[in-house]
Amino acid sequence: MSQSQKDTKIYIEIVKELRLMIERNNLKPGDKLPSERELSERLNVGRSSVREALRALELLGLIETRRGEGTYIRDYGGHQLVQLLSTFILQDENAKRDIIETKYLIELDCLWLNLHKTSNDQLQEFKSWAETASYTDDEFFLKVVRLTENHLFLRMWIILKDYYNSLHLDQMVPSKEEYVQLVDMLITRKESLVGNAYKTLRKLSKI
Amino acid sequence: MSQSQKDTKIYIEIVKELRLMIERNNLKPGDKLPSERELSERLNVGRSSVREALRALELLGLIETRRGEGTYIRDYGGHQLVQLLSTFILQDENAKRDIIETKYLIELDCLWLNLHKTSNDQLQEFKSWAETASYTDDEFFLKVVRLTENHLFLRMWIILKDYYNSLHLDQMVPSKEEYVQLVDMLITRKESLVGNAYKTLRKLSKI
DNA sequence: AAGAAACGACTGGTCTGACCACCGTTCTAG
DNA sequence: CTAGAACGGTGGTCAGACCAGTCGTTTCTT
Repeated sequence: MSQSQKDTKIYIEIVKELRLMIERNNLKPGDKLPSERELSERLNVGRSSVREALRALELLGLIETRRGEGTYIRDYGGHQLVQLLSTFILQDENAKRDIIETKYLIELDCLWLNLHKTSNDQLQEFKSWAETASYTDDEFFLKVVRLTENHLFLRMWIILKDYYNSLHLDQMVPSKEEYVQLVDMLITRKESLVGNAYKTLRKLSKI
Repeated sequence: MSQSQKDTKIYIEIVKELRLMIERNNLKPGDKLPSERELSERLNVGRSSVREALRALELLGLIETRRGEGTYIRDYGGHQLVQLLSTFILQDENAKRDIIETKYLIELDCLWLNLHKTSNDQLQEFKSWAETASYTDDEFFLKVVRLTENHLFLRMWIILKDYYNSLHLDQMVPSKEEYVQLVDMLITRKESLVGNAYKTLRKLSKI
């Protein structure tokens, strides 16, 4: 264990250590982590400290633990975390407003990115999907965000989406025409048109 | 402890129990939770299980722990949570581009929010500060983000800023005139002008 | 009597070792 | 050859020990 400052809790150090380990060994979702006992030995800490770190990461949804098998890296998605955080935190009205506001702006950002960076072919393909497939709002915008090829936005949006859904707002479901229209506007490459199409779809006046 | 299903981990049950406890007793940030030993006794579980639950909540930023004193409910801020999630998620090659791109867009979002929501008085005050005070780029935009009064953006931006700075990009330092100009454009309430002022300040062509 | 030092009770931090339940592999008895 | 027992590894949980801080009380000193 790296010279853990006296003022830093061991389990935090272990979390950092795990992160490094994942980075160094280039571990990906699905890969297995060393066992608790081995970690405890390699890092010269008690197994209970290792557990505290692992349990914390587990609650965050970053790892997954299977009794009798081991601990595995997980593809981060949000899961319980959001559930938990929302029940803990979302009482605050301001938090609610922030989430809605932020989600919308992030979606607009992603549309903007697509408008500038996504190829015509991809947009065309997206359009035919939007016209023919059946999808939810989340599925539609997941595609939008994915198209940006910006992982950060993807992660942020997924988390926001989960939060957002946990708010149980009853909202108008946009029509398929509106989705298609939005994609059409992307294809025109006109910022203002995309912005307007999004506002229409979200039934927003200003935002 | 409620009849913990065999398939549910104790520490998860404890987390739920704590949530209930907080709800029932209407505990607010700053309030103290029972000691680990007392919880362990009241819930009929081992102290280590209690610790696993508490450590997880601590990593989430929901509680705060002070040695020798006790465990307290915290004013939720995200902190380590977002920090940690980012460090786990950002270990990507494209992360660099994503960070830059995302930071800029978030900053634009915040400018946009200010342009629509911030009062003239506040903007005017901001302007005189921008004209007279001495500040770094981070300090300037921190004010911008703060003005939005959107905590989510604040958290995201702070994290992004830290990562951004760790990239050690050598960048042109904008002149004070450019900052003032940006604020001026906010005061005009014209989207396009703000956008252009930002692009100028960041020396961007398209994005 | 007032201030300082010592003490004790309590709280979190960490480690150790023990036992259980569960999984997968290997070895064995039929 | 195969069903099943045995074994070794892994997480899940607990109990108890000890350290290291905090705080309030007691006691000692001046």
